[in-house]
Order: sequence, then structure tokens, then C-alpha cells
Amino acid sequence: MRSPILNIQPSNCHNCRMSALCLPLALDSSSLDRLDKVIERGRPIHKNKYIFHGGDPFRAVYAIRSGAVKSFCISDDGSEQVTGFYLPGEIFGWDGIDNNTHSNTATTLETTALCEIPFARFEEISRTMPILQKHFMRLMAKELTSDQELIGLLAKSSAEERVASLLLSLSSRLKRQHLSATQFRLPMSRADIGNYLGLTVETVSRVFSRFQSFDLILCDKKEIEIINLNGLSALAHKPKV
Amino acid sequence: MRSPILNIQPSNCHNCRMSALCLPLALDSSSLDRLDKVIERGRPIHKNKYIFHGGDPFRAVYAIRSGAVKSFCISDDGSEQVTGFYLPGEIFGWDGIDNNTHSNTATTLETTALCEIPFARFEEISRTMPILQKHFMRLMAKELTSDQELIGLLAKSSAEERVASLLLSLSSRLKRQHLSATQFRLPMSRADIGNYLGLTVETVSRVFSRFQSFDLILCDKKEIEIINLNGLSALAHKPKV
DNA sequence: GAGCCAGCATGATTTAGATCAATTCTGTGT
DNA sequence: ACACAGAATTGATCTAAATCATGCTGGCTC
Repeated sequence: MRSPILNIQPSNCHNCRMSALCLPLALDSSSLDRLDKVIERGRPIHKNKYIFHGGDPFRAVYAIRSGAVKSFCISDDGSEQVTGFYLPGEIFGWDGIDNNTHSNTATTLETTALCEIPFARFEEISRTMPILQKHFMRLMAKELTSDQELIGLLAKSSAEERVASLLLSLSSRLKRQHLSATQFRLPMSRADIGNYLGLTVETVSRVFSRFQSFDLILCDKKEIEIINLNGLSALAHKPKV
Repeated sequence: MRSPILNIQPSNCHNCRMSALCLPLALDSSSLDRLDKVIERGRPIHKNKYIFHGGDPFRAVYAIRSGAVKSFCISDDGSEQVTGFYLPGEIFGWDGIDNNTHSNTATTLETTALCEIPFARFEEISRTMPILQKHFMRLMAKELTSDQELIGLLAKSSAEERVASLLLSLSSRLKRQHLSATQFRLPMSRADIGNYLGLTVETVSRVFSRFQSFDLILCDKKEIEIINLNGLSALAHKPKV
């Protein structure tokens, strides 16, 4: 019995569906080749495995080919704070550039295939490919922007707005990879959502129920269908004040 | 009458007290010279002036020589969300790298002198000075880390913990520039603090009062003296759970 | 100096979400 | 196929912070 996973694994960046997201568009074929040689394509990793731990030396950043990842940091008191969820085509691991040490821990939320981009090699080849360096700074800046959106969400919004925003964020990110924007499976638990959004599990669960009773979504455990996307947006961008 | 401000203005990066913070240490003298030529040193800007607006084209990042800056973004509903406070020696404006457009607005909180680092020129010279590029990625990663700290704060902490954390953050950043870590003047209003920490003005005010009654700080309007730094730390890193 | 406004403090009341508690569901491993 | 620990839902109560309200202060203009 052959593994079905092998079929979806690209052998290189040229034929990877995700390359539009993780690589600069203007990269010519020979540059792509050089880059291709640097990137290490790992075999799929099981659910709930560690990719790196907080405190680990920074070696690489990672692009997701399939699956999903959460990153979190441990605060002084030992409690977790989820800092991000990452979907296919997205890159994570930047937190290690400062100090050459990861401040976050990253784990798989489901079976996940990664491309590893070793940072030492990356620096060396980006010297001859300035566009790549700029692209990576862009990606870091994107991460900054998304963190700031989360800050805005946490600082000001109600539980309903937070959950609605998360659903919409997932939806638009899935759409970008040409997957359904209205029907998907949440890769993370309610507890992870709550932690990420600064809410308790109970509150998250109640909000999901309320959204269902308002006919905004259908949800069966982790399967989500967005029925009224406009209604959800209206809720996310509070008409308040 | 000569302006006293002129005295503290460095004419170049060599004699700037801040350079240890905003430039890589390993930069040799000739590299520093080249960089020096690119940087534009502005004259002091008054309080409550805009440095850039959200939506402005991205031209430069800025290092603070003296004064203080806040950055904030405007959400869909028109409300402000303060995303950061910046003190001397710190660099802000990264948010523009993505899309070549600033997502934040930056304003001065008091009279402020800036060094402007035009990004186009920066890219050109960093090609011959790889260490500089790495340093700037480091700085961005630092910003990412500090955003994530704020996220942790907003997601989980009580009003007292949030305010204590902000005071400690300001304290340690002032210390880094060899200023007093225990006596300083808050450059921002209670409203800004509240907005930044996701609290109302009233709550911020009450927490300040409570901290005074606990003999953790002395405070008269914006003048702060930290009396019991350990106590404040204990409060910031909640012993909870 | 009178009057005005913004910033800050403080008291009374309300409320959203946390906490506590109990039950059902489900996926996972033997 | 079974058993069991963790995940999710739902309900009852409690609480921290928001909201509403009022007064104080200090800087500003006229």
C-alpha cells in the first residue's frame, strides 16, 4: 500500500502550489533552482509533535506544505500563550532571529508537512539574491501586522467579535490557497482558540452556540460552515460606539 | 539666545549616545561613515505632530534621538488602537515594509528629535553591508517579540498586571539608555495607556492609586517613582493559578 | 482674573465573561 | 471492540472591570 501523502508532496519549489505565497513572484527559474537546493523537505509529522521549543537555537524558518501549526510561548508563571496559528503556504519561526534563539514553541495541530529553510544557507544565498531578502522582510512585516491586528482584537473587542474575527481570518486565508472559504475544519481545539483570543473554553463554546442560533454558522465539533458571511463580518467589525 | 537643543544633537552616528542601540556593534568606522551619509537628521518636532499617517507610502524607518512617539492604527469602525510607545534609541516604522504602505500612524508624545533612515538608500547600502541587513531583521524580530509579550498581557492578565508590566517595561528601557530606572516622567496620557493596555481611563487611574496605596510607586500626574520594584515585578508576573 | 476645556481621580451601578460544576460526547490507544 | 481521559456543551453563580456620574485640578485663551 503506497502512502497517499507522497502524491501531494512536491519534489521542488517549481511545482509547489504554495510557492506563490512563500516565494517572491519575481524569482527567475535559475534563482529558484538555487533556492530549491537549500530547502529541506521533511516527511509528514504527526499531530501534537514539536517542531521547535522555546529556548532552542534558531536554525531555520519553516513553510507549511500541508497541515497546521500553532506557536505559543511560556510565560514566567509557566502558562501558555498561543501566539499564532499557521496554515499551508504560511511561514513561521521568525521569532528566533533575535538572539538566535526561539522564544516560541511550535507544535503540529494535525499531520503536517514542512519545508525547512535553514537560515545560515539562506543568508548566504540571499546575498546574491537581494529580492529574496526583501521578500523575507516583507513576510516578517506581515507577521508584525497580523500581531497588531490581534492586539487590537484583544484590547478592545467582545468575545463575539474575537471569535468572528478568527473565523473570518481563517476563511480568507483558506480562500487564498483556493480552498473553500465557507466550509472548513478547525485544526485547533476550543482551548487553543480561547487561549489565543484571551477567552475561556466555556465562553468560546457559548459563542459558537450563539452564532449557530443566529444562523451565522453551522458547526459540528470542528467542522465549520459559514452561512452568513456578511453577518459575521458585521459582528467582527463592531458597529459599536 | 541659542537653542539648548542644539547641544544634544549629534552631528553623526559616531558621537551619538544611541548608536549602541540602533546600529550593529560590529560596524567598522568606514561602514559607519557610509551609513552616516544616508541618515537624515531632522530638527526637533513639537508635541502631537504626525510623523506618518496610516496609508502613507513607506519611505523610511525612524530612530528616536530624544522624546517619545506612539504608534496606533485605526480600525474599521474608526477607533484608535495604540500599538506601541517608542523611547530614545528605539526604531519604529517597520509596519510599512509590507505593501510599501504604513498601516500605523505615528505621532510625537512630546518634543522629539528623529533620525530618518530612508529605506531605498538603506537597501542599496545594505547590499554591501550584510551585517546591517541582519541587524535590521533582528530589530524587526525584537518588535515581533515585544508585540507577542503584549498579546500575552492582553490575553491573560488583570488590570494591575498590565499596568505593572508597562511600568516595568518603560523602566527597563530607560535603564538601557542609562537613565533612571526608578524615576521618570510618563510621556503618554492615561487614555493612551488605557488604549494600549485594553483598559478604560478610569481603571488605569484606579490602578495607579492602588499602587500608591500599596507603596509600590509614588506618582504625581505623569511623574513616576518606583519605590518597590520587586513588589511591582511580583505583581506583573502573576503568582496566580 | 474669569471662564473653559482636557486630563485625572473617585464613587455607585451594571454587566460580560470568569469561575465552578455537572453531563455528554469522542477520539485514541490497548 | 472497549474503556477511559480529554474535549465540548450547558447551567448557575460570582467578580473584575466597564459604564455612568460627579468633582477636582491646572493650563489656556479672551
